[in-house]
Amino acid sequence: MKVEKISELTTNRLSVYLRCLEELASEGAKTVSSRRLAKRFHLNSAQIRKDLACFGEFGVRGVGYYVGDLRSNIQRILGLDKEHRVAIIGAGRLGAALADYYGFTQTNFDVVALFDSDKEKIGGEIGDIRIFDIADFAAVSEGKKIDVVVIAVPAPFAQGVLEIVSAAGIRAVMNFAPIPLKVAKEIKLKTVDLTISLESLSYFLAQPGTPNGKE
Amino acid sequence: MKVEKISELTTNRLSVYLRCLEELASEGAKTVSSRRLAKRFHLNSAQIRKDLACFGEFGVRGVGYYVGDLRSNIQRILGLDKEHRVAIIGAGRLGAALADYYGFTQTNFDVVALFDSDKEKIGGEIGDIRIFDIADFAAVSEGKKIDVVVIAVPAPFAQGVLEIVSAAGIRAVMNFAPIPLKVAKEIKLKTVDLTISLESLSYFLAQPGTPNGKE
DNA sequence: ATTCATTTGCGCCATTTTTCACAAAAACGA
DNA sequence: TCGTTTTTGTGAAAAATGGCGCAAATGAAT
Repeated sequence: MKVEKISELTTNRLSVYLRCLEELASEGAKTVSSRRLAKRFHLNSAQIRKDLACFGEFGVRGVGYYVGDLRSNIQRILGLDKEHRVAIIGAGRLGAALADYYGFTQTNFDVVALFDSDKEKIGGEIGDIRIFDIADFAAVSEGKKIDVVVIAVPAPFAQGVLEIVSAAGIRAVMNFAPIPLKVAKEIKLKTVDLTISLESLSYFLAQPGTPNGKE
Repeated sequence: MKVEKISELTTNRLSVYLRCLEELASEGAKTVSSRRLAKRFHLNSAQIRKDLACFGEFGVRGVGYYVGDLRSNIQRILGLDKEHRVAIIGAGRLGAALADYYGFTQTNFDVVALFDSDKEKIGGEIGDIRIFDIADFAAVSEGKKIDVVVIAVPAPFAQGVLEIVSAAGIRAVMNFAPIPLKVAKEIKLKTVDLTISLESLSYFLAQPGTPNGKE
């Protein structure tokens, strides 16, 4: 087991492994080998073993990994054994779509509040999630014990929102605004930039000779 | 100028450069150096020069890059000088949110059709975009000259949708279903997996000692 | 008990990506 | 014209990531 710093590529793959293990568990599988896991996606089995070895020796030689055991280990490593309380800033269509997005509702992420600056929206509800005034973020955040924030506001407002939430002590932020944000390094910012993804598709159409990158 | 194969990391950065150049152009800047561009994000200036050098010699030594010139070159490289016609499969909340997402409306991507399998929704409209029956995809796709498809359906249906659209000759697909899809290599598939991003935030909260990966 | 078939963990090498460092080119002032 | 400053383009070094191959551990079969 290595104690060096873990690459984000590794933790991203852990998420993928976890989903696969949940599927295997529901199929009733007791053990699984790295080779079989590797075939599910298009990965190398050594990669999987190396990723897992970063955190301990979970496997048994000659056998493979115990599905339930590995699953709960990865859950613990990823911090998914604890509930996360999510606030979404921006109660527009994107915010509304995210509020009942499968990924939030089916997992340990619980969307407990929406925020907006539009007086028309404040006080309303989407699904059964209340919309608060962004000006009250710090107080509501503390009361509702929010630990993850999703920014779903137009690009020009994103930096301001980020400053409000980081001032309130939030340390994990997912940003959908297609703009590079400046952030203190104690805060983990993950930007999902759909524009980049789209333009990458456009590049592929324009330059069909280029070999397909691995996803 | 190198003619080797271009990494996806490079093309992703081109998107970022392009946005920055558009901002600079609207500020009236005539030229920009790689060093100044690098400061805008947290990048190394050599990286920027090398990315650009993949496609030609756009800069002038001692001066930098001409903003307007570089901008139109990157647009052309990314295929953004031509309009793209997008179909969104899945007229749920996510599909609806994407239909009027800034990235689509403000750029050369035009959402021209939605598809669903729910008879209740088919025939309706979101914004002013018509919802068609997914069973008619091939015909509608040809008529409307669709070249990019966005999959916004629940995970269990995603593989089936992918097969329908690829059979209809679509070559660029963006997928929001959190599931690994199998696809022929002539097709460019870009999966945006929000679950992975969320879980990566959770990992950061659980393991605060880990240094912050660069976004 | 011994052999055989598996499969992990890991050292080591290959490939990819990033960064450094500097010669060559351009602009400008004296 | 010539030196000074700036900034590109790129070869080479460094860092990060991925993949190979094998010793060691395990379980099953004989």
